[in-house]
Amino acid sequence: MVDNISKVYDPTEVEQKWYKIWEESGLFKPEEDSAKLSFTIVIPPPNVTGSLHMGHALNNSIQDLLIRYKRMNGFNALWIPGTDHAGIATQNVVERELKKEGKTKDDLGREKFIAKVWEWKKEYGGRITQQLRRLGASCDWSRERFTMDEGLSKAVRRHFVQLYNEGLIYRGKRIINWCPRCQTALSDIEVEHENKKSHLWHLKYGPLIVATTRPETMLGDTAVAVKPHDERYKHLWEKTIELPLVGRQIPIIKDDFVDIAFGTGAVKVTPAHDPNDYEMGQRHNLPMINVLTPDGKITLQEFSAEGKEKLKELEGLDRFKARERIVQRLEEQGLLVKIENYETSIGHCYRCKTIIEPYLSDQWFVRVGPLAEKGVAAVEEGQIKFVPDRWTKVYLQWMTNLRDWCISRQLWWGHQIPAYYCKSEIRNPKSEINSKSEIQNTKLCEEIIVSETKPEKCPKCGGTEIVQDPDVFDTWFSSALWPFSTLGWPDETPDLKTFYPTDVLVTSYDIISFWVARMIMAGLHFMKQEPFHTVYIHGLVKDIHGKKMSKSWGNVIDPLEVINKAGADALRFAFLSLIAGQGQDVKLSEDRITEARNFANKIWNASRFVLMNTPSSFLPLIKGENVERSETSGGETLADQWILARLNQTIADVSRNIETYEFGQAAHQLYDFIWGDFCDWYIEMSKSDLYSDDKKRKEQAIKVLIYVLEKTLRLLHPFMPFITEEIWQTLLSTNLLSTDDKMPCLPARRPVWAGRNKRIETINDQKPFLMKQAWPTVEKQKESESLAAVEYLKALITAIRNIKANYSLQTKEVDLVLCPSVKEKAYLLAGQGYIKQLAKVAKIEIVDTIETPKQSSSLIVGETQGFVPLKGLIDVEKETARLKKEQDNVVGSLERLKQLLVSPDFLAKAPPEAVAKQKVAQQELEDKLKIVSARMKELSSSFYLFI
RNA sequence: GCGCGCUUAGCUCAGUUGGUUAGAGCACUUGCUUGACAGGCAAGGGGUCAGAGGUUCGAAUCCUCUAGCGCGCACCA
Repeated sequence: MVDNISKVYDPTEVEQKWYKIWEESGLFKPEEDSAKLSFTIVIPPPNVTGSLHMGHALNNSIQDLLIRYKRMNGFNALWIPGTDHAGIATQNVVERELKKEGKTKDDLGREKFIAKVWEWKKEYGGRITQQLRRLGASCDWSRERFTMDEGLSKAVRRHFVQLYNEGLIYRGKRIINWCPRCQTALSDIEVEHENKKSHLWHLKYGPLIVATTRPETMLGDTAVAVKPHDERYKHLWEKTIELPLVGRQIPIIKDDFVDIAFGTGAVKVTPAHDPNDYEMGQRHNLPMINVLTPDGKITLQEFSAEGKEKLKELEGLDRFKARERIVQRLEEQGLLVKIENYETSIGHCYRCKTIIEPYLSDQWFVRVGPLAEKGVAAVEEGQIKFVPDRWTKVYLQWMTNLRDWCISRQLWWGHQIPAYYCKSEIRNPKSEINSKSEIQNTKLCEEIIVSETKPEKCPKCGGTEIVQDPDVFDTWFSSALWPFSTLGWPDETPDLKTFYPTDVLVTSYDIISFWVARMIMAGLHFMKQEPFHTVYIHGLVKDIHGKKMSKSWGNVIDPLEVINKAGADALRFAFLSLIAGQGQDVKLSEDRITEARNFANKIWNASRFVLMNTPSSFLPLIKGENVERSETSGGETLADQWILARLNQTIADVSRNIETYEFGQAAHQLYDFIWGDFCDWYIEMSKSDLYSDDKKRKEQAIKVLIYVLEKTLRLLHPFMPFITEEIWQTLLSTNLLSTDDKMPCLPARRPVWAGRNKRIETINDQKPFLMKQAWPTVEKQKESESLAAVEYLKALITAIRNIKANYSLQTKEVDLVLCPSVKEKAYLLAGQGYIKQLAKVAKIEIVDTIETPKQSSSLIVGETQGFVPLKGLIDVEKETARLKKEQDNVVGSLERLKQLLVSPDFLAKAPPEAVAKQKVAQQELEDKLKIVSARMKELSSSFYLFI
């Protein structure tokens, strides 16, 4: 008998204890050379700079659920963890650190700065992986990867070089998204557009008026465009006008881009500072004049001396200051016609929220078209499925509208681009032809060499003055390789053979385009095989009102705090039971976590009940793997049969729902089974056996309790790994479990672990763990009438309790007279003990004909009429009200049914089963109505008032 | 502008292919120191399923429209 278990479950020590044992016992590692099917997940690598937030907690709870489920189902399961170097984010963090010391990265220089980042990474980068351990994530840490590892760097270089050789990468001068704060280019999707109130300034440009949202860029205007057939401007076609303030002559061009109806129908064209203008510039061969520095200030370096002089007060002004000043100057000159309120979409840097500047610069691009085609096909043909399905459309929409991907970043932290420029001097070939020329006889070779390793000499000129491109890759350019670079690619490793393609990718919808799409493209291109067959998309974690969690709102819940207070199991279960919806955002609240914590406590106490009621002499009854129903059969009570049948259903339901990614459903089914069936009913029912003197019945009850508990722990393990392992090990160590031949049993009472800081001395696969046990299978379904019988008994018990509550008799014993149907009589004979016990009934009289006892309260359950004699207590008004309510209900339903059943349409068109069903229902209701009416009649007579 | 999602009890959400009287948790009311659990037990109250129209014998469920909320995508200066 175990009686020293705490009444309240305390997760803190338990969780850390088991995680340590699992990890040290190597349980997270897949088997080597396994004949089993593999099941692989790669973690969406969190940023090294990050610490665990609720989004990670949700994401990893789901992955761990899947991986533990598959592991228990006999798969060779591998979950690869790792972190992402997160170029901009990490560089920002370290720069901020430097700033505290009053330094900038330029003070250090590239090499020292990078060393500093590595240092920082070593010190803080492991934080999030420690936190994932607290969550219970069963990933194989021996295979942990970092996107800047040598192996992964090699993969990135291969990625780039191969694409370049295939003509899918090019370098060019384009308008890109430039963040003046981060001072780097960004890809299109790294720009967040936001509608903002602004103005449309109408400016007088000589004889016409242009409308613009960006007056400050006018310094770089090189044309004004009008619609080709816009007659309003016919007189200006082919003319030039003078650019205000600057004095430059610029042409009027005709371009289809212009919308006649918008503004004045005349657009100022600034090819160096606007993507549309850039394209117009290309079409019309316009000069491009850059008027901004990389940090967003006005520069006049491309202006003539005269221009510089004229505009010198603007030089070095911030772009927004410059806007004010330029508008002011135009106004002074009477060139500001009007200012119109206007809402416009403005791009912001996704990292630092600074307003993006369209900027002209040399960058590397991936020609994504051919890659995207494959990615579209793989999804359209069903090799890759999105769950829920609606994300398919989002993915396809994005994939079919792709522009080339700018992959170079002007950062120091990241994979430096393996492109090299030859800076050797060579003879200028032109000078040989025009030997008279005075121009220099030599120039720089400028050959571009793309190579995984630094070339020793230039293949073109043989020179050795070779410098590497200073830029680094977009972080996502390396993340795209994650499903195979983590397995060793480009080397052909055994892991790559065994575990690629991976199976499921679990992530949130906000990075479908950043990451998922690119992994698909890279996987298909390099591995010739899709990187995963299923993409499970979950929502974002929001607060209870659906608001984003953010520090400034003050509504952030810290997962670590929750884990410390309520346990990782509670947090996990809260999430997993919340995601019933189809990829909707998850609204997390303290209440929800408390609920899950209470659930853990409930399980704890149910287990405690089992342990406390098991005599210490009790020998192993359950063999871990091969438990047959026969183990418990022979002498099963009705309740036993019922809970075993319900367990069977639960095994089927939970398994099915996990397989179909309905995790919330699965969680709810477990919750309802454990709390609603096992605790509320079965445990209570078993008490009459447990407390009886009949040794056999006692033993039988314990067997079933342990059996059901043990199976339930397995089912619950992927959801709540810690508490289930703890209880399971307790069962094992108290000798209540034995395992089958493959799982040698530990000697009784031997402590499973040796102490908090002591390494456990036996680390081997032989030691049984719940996390390595087999997932329960559905036993061949016996047609069990116990389900109907117990449902009936439960309803009866509830009805009796209801009467008792009505008369405040809950604590008192009452008598009961029942008149059941034949079938129900059998149920009653089998279950009357439960009624006595659970409804506190002293005496039950089962009669064949109705004879209403005087002064009694009545009930109707199924076809059974029942009476609780309440001599001297009956309150006629109360009784009448009770019956009236019942009558109203019955009459209401009956009316509806009657109407339905006289409808010729229904009778003719509805399937016969449906009609039959309704007819039965009608009969039942009519019977019930008769009974209720009879009772009411009795009540209204003075029958009850006399003895 | 295009696309997607949501709208069910006071709150947060379930409700699988249409089929009796629409469910759960929290909150609420009432009663319980019942030998696992007060982080508990028992009994209750509470909803014209956003609105309108349609399909159907039958609609919370399928279709159309409307409204409100949220989110993506989009180079109209």
